[in-house]
Amino acid sequence: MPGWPDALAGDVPDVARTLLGARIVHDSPEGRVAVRLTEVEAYGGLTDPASHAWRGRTPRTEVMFGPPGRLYVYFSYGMHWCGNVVTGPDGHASAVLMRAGRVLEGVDLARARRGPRVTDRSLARGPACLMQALGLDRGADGVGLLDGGAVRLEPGEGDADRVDGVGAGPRVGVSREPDRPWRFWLSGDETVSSYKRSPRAVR
DNA sequence: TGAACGATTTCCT
DNA sequence: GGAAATCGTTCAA
Repeated sequence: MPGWPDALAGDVPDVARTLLGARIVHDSPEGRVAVRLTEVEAYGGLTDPASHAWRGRTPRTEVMFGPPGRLYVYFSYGMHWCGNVVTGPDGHASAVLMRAGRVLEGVDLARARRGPRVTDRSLARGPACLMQALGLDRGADGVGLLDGGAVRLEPGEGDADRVDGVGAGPRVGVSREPDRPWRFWLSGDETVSSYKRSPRAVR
């Protein structure tokens, strides 16, 4: 049984499941926000048509081709930032999208960033919401998550009893191979986002 | 150099 | 359930 953080080097779907329950933490001058991951998606590099890295190495996807344990941040729909944990061996270009989580620390700060009318369960519900709650954007692209820095990924602990099981299904919003079941979530958790199929899905 | 396209969110009906 | 907001990335010419 591989230990943390060696678990990041395995096959992407396995790594994605492993990351459920882990904590993503950001210490900023404003304070700390810590989020427990409840929903993730695997993206498999060169063999996955839905992955940004599928068409090969570009300036944007450079980080994905590097060593595991770094953060890959991309800009979405002209207004949102989403974050992935780079996984797999160096050069493999696989990553796990952090889709949703529960805010464990810094609820007030997260709400200040997200808006006063956002409910607790929705603070980090959705990939762009999660990044906004953490206060992360393009400036965090490429940062190491395992070096004890301001942005860190930590193994989950002490809450295994709260897990009912892991659900799996198709990824949200992808148009290529829309049925590949590489989305994983903690069953029954209210912070998991709702599924939406891409209107342009082709198969 | 130009244009289509999103790994989305929010607000309206 | 549906549409608008908004711009970097990518591919075609």
